[in-house]
Amino acid sequence: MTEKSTRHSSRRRKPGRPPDSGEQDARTLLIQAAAPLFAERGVAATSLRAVALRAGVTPAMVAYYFQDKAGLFEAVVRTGLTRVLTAMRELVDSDSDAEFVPRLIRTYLGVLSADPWIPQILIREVVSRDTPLRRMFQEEFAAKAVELIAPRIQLEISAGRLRRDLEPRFVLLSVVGMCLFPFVAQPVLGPLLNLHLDGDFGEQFADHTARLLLAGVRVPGDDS
Amino acid sequence: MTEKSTRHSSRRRKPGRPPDSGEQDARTLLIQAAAPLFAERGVAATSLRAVALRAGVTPAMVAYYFQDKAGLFEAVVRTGLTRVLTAMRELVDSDSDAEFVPRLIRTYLGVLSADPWIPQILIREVVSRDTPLRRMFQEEFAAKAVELIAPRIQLEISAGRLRRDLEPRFVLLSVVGMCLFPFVAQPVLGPLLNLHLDGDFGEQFADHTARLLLAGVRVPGDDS
DNA sequence: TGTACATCAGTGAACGCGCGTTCACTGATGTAC
DNA sequence: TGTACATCAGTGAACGCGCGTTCACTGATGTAC
Repeated sequence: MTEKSTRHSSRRRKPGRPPDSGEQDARTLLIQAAAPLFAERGVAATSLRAVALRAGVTPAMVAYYFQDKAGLFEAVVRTGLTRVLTAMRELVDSDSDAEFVPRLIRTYLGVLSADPWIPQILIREVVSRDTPLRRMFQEEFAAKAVELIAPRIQLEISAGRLRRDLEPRFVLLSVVGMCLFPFVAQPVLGPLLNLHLDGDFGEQFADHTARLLLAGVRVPGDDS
Repeated sequence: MTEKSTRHSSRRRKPGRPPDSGEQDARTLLIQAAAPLFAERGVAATSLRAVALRAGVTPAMVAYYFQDKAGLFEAVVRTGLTRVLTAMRELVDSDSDAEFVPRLIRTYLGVLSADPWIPQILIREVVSRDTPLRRMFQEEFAAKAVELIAPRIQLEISAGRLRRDLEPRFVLLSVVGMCLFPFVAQPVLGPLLNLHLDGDFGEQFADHTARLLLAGVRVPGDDS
């Protein structure tokens, strides 16, 4: 999972096992090539020929390493989910004096900004559809994420820092929605609102989200 | 646009122009059939044969009425956007003593709950992709919606009911994300969180969203 | 140390299926005289 | 009022393209003797 340069090799390879150069193997190249294509166009609209071309490899390699298109897609999703989960683990393992909720949002948006295809694929192809990947997502990601984060949130509540009159399930929906939506809306709203996902958008938007979530939009003191 | 019963007619029709029964025409039937299919499976993964079968009509009718698949999709999107915009217009035209922000969210979530395919298609196929539909969405929907709503929000700000220290573009992203996400996440998070989009979910979630947006999650008085 | 060979990583041509689209045709309806 | 005919709403078979997938094959590498 050390993904650095996507080699767009157009020079023809000779048949047969290639000499063992220091380059990445076809498996990794295919995942790197597929991720942004799946995110941009959707899985159904992305051909394996397009993926293979971008990876500088033969379409037959998809069957070789992943069995079929669904296998490649699953590998892409696993790669993304692993990154998010790793970041979450590092967050709860580290200790800091800063408030937990802003740190959580900052971490979450940090990983997603680094690989925008993660939220894009999650929303468009995993979360919205009732596929076999759904179980995988629930059991191997959602469950573990809740397991990691929930105790810390409980701690905040016990400490009297978070309101008790909110439905936790709804809050979860709201927060995740707030965090994921900008990545999906980027192509339309980006030009309209002059947004750029790269650079320090992640940090700025994380700060905004944390503040909005904690204090809301209403002027303090007005309780009508 | 009076869409009531999707006739799943499997009985064979005779060739030639059919007798003018009171039934809906193929154009309307195709839009009604395509909308939920496009929302569930995505446009690329939905075949015109599947749409035509569900509409009880021949695939050739797509070319007849919409020229091609893209034309049918555009008609579906226009149908959805028109519904949302109509509701928005009715909202700003009506007058009420209730606070504006909760009414706005309630109206918005109301239309979307009635036709969940609207937010699903918008997120997965319009907003996330850089297609010709993007311009249509921006010019014929987003621009008009902002034109309708922005003055009312300004009014709230001038009245001192909304905070001034928030970036409006970010707030827009957050609110729209909060409202749309539940519809997209329903297939995964629904069973997990025991959510049902129909029934009074719309109202309950609208109330939650309005409260969260206005006051945030932090216990009032804590300004650390 | 040399050598035979199984394995591994990959090629590239081909196949068949299903897709979007086309096209010649049909029969009920509306209309002009 | 009857009739001829253009139009309108639709059929269903067919076409060709591009897709996912398969398959026979290849040559470098690692390993056992």
